[in-house]
Amino acid sequence: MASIKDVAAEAGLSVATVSRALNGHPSVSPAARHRVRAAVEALGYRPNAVARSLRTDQTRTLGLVISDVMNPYFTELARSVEEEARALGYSVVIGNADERPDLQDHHVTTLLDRRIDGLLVSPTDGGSPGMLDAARAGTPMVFVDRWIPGVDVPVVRSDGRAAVRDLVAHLHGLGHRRLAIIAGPAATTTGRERVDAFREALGAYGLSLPGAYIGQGDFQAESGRRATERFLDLPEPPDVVFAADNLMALGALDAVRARGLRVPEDIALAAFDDIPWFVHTDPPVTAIAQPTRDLGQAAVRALVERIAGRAGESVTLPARLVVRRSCGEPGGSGGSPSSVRNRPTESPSPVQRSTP
Amino acid sequence: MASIKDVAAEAGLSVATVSRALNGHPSVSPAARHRVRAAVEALGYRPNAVARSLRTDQTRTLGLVISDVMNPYFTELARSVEEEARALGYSVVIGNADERPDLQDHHVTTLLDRRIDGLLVSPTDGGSPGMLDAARAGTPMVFVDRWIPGVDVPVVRSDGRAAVRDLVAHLHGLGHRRLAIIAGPAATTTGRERVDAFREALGAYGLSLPGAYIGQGDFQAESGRRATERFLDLPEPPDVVFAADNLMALGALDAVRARGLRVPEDIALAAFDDIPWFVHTDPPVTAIAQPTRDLGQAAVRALVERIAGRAGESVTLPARLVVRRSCGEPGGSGGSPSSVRNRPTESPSPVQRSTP
DNA sequence: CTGAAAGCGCTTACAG
DNA sequence: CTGAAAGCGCTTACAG
Repeated sequence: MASIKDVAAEAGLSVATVSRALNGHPSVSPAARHRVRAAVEALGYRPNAVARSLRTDQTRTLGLVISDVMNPYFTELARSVEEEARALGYSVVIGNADERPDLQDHHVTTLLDRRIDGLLVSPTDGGSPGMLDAARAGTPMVFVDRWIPGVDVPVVRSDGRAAVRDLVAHLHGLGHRRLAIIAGPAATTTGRERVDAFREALGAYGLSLPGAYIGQGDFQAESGRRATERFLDLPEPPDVVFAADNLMALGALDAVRARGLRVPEDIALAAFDDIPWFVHTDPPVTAIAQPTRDLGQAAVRALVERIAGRAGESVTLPARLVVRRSCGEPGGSGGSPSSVRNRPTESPSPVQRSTP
Repeated sequence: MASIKDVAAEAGLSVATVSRALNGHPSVSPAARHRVRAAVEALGYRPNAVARSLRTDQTRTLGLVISDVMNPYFTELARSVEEEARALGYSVVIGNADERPDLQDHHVTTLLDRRIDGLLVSPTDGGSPGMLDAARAGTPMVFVDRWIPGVDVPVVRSDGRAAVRDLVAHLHGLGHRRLAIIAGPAATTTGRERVDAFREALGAYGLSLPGAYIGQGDFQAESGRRATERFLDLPEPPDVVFAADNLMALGALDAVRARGLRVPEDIALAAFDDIPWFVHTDPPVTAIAQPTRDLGQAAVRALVERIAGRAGESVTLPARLVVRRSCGEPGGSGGSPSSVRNRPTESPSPVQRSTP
């Protein structure tokens, strides 16, 4: 591959001048600029970003470590992160933790070794060694979706409390009283918060959340299946299962179908994180939708602020309830397609911004 | 950040010896090795991969440019590619083309500038300039899923011909005679091949594929919706719509539902690329499943071979038909859940391997 | 077994 | 406006 030296030779200039011409430095004569352009063209020269990074101490690359690429929510998040980063002149390298702290640490370490300029993380756990080291090492960092309490890093996430209250109101209105949840790992913030929000919302209706109605999942489909089977084996199974993410909802659907039961007649289902397929499942699934693209965008902006040495703003955006048919319908079970409510329920909570 | 110089100073050794100790070079005394370890520990030193790459001229990084991350097929492919790459000591950087040739070229260029060791591509088009330059420039390269004819690069893909024949036999057996397809872009191999295979299979039953029954899609949901609307507006709408990928099938489902029609009673639906949600859609969707993980694995292996200067084997694996209820059931329309056939149809085609 | 030195491909004060 | 030179953090023949 041609190097800057070759270009300099071809253009009859020094590498310094070539470098300046390439980087749009003002003090280069039009003639030199022109010869450089010609030489670059002739040689098909492309600057070596590795060498440049070593010299300038910046890679123009952001790292994104997400919990699970196969989860459509994170896929969409990754897409919006890449989009915003590209708009700001950055590349992004994605590391998929697959909900495994060891894999997460592997990616964080690899990314740091490659000297990314900043790191976006949705932590799989409460703070693995590699994770905490990174935060302490002073690498610009932002948490997205999930975060680690006590670490001084901006957090960009969505608050599902109001939407969960709306959901419980909806369920209560349909006559459901025995409500169960499939939780995510207690080591994650979203794993805990969604249970807390659910319990709190139940409390407002004088309902409790017994231990038997809390299934322990790991945000992946298989755990949703297992938790649902356990619910169905209970002497008094729940009326509703609320899965704390879409993959566990998929597992729940598998389990219900395997027993030959029907949703919502035999058991109702709702999920956190909305995805396009929920419109077409049998039945369409009532879900809580996050403003995923906005989150990705805000996270990148906060990170780029940090990289520039500024504060970097924490952002909390509201989630909203999307009612479909998986919890039953106002007029009783079954119901006609015409009674489908597919418009998002307006959430009263305003956009919240705060700096920790 | 501590550099190798700091480690050398701390250990009272030269940077050369530190480097050798770090890289497991045999000619380093146990004492030196020990002091290096201690110094590394004390300083929290991590080698700078950027500097190492510049010196060794290898990044231990693979580039993967895929057509669309939001397509679950490609997400799964990306996941298996990363997994296999990691097992072989490589990182992978993913570029999402979003089915746009310009974005694809952007990512190819960026990746090449960062001096990745090899490139895996599922081309969005018939060969954009950047793409062809890369192939000519001698960067080790492998095509996966889609490929560009006439370019001397190994291809790892799956052959859906036999599965499409099985699908048409299934449809014909159910009494369907007016079969339509939503094709992918003609500029892609999979866009063309799936139409060809479909037409060929229809021919075996004396059926033709009229132009009006070929919808032009772009592998994304919106195009599936539009194509389906056009089919439904035809004086003689088709009995079946075969979507050439899962996202266009989602769009087709949207269009059918928007008209208040039902699958399969009013119109049947089948799709290329199977995904977990197809089990739970209303109705479950009959689909052609690719051995996605095997493809990702084979692609990485071929690429690593190329990087090592060896040939790198092209691989073609068979796809298989998975029959569900979206095309109707043997005993007539409607049908009971007990007649669901969800086992994969065995495909007669053996694993094929060839080197172009 | 160890170290001094060159060099990977760039950028950027410094001097002219 | 231009060029010679230093240096980013490594690795690796070369000499001892």
